[in-house]
Amino acid sequence: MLTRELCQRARMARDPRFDGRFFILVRSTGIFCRPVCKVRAPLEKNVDYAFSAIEAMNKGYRPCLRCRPDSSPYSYAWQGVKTTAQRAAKMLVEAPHQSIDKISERLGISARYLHKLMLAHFDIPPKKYRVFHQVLMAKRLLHYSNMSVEQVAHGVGFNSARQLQNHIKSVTGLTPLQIRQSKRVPMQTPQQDNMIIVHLQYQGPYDWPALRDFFAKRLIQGNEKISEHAFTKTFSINGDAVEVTMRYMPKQSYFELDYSHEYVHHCAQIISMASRILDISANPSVIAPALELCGLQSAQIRPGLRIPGICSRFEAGVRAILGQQVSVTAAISQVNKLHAALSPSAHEFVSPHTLSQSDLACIKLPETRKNALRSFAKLMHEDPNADFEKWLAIKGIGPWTVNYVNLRATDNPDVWLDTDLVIRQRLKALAEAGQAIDADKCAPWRSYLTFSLWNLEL
DNA sequence: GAATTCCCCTG
DNA sequence: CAGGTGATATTG
Repeated sequence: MLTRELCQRARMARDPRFDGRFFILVRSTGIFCRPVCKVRAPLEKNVDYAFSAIEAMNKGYRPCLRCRPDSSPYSYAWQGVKTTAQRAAKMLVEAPHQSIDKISERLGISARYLHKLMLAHFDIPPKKYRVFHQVLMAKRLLHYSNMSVEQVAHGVGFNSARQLQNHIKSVTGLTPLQIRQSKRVPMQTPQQDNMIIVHLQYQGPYDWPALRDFFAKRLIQGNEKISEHAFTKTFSINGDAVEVTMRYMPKQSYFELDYSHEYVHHCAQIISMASRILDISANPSVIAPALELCGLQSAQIRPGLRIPGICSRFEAGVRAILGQQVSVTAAISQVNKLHAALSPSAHEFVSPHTLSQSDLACIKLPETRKNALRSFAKLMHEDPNADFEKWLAIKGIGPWTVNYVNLRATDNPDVWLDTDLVIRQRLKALAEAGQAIDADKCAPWRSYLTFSLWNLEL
């Protein structure tokens, strides 16, 4: 229960835990704010409290332009400047071939401000931040891939092997070859058939059978292949169709990735996409205790549980929309029909543009949902990185769909699908059996709680 | 670092 | 409502 006193203290402290739970109505100005708003705190005698933005607006207040209490909790606007800096950092790492000017343009801010933001939040200018990551990635590739030094240099976004030499030497004091010689895991496989091989190490245990079966049940024929120890998928990266195989190597505790050498320049993207699909960076030794803390019994926790990822938000959105209100089997059969009819090459997943133009005669679906699918594809075509607020503006895309995509296609480990029907049933059944679950206690790992509950057999 | 924008207070 | 203050985000 949020009492007035609690609200007052929360807003004075700008406590982020209360963000979204109530709003501050400032009577003297007719403006309403979030508890975290950075503006000078109004006097208590001038404020009222409301518990939703709708309520506030209905009372005649207009949203503050600083904290944007009207925007949805998913949007960048809601999350403020900190996420701009985080997005910038992410883009600098993931698009190493793109100029820094271009990055600031994509963020909608000036190059100068980007520089300032990076200094403020990471204490390092963008250029330096990027080079640092390029060196780390290069080091990793030297250790864990069979790429030549030349390939590594171009792969991480340097224009020449010489550049790699300079930067790597200034950071580590070693030359690329010295780094390669000190590699911990010997690479038995030399480059053959022009395939690049990269090892992705994970921290065990790893429940590969669960992941494999999950993917097998939702396979897109042609785009994906599954075998006992491997998952193969064709990624769409900047117009290229890159077939990547991820092979489970339990003895060595890594996945072995392979893909054609002609896509060296995509290696950062490929590694990041595969890492997401495999949820490679999950740390079970931290997650399992968190799950126990919130009330799960150890028998209900699968050791090595991972979130089966989807490497593109577009694909995740398509799967989610076609999955609304139908069974998994029905949903995937629709996805497959769509893929068979509209895929450009049988391997590559449909492009947003093609989908937005299609009459969708290939699938049986209510007209309203077809419209939703097309509008969504149009949005992804025009603005691939559109934030979730824009998704929600589409008729037919609601909080469930967005949350589901957030769970499977972003690296947010804290997506709690408390509105999901199955989750509610599970919670109810557990409660009746005398087992209470306090989801907040396993933050920031609530994605794993969501999956654990889905997996529960009752 | 100045200028601008924004919000809140007081009279 | 006007005028004044303090603070933040952003630009050039």
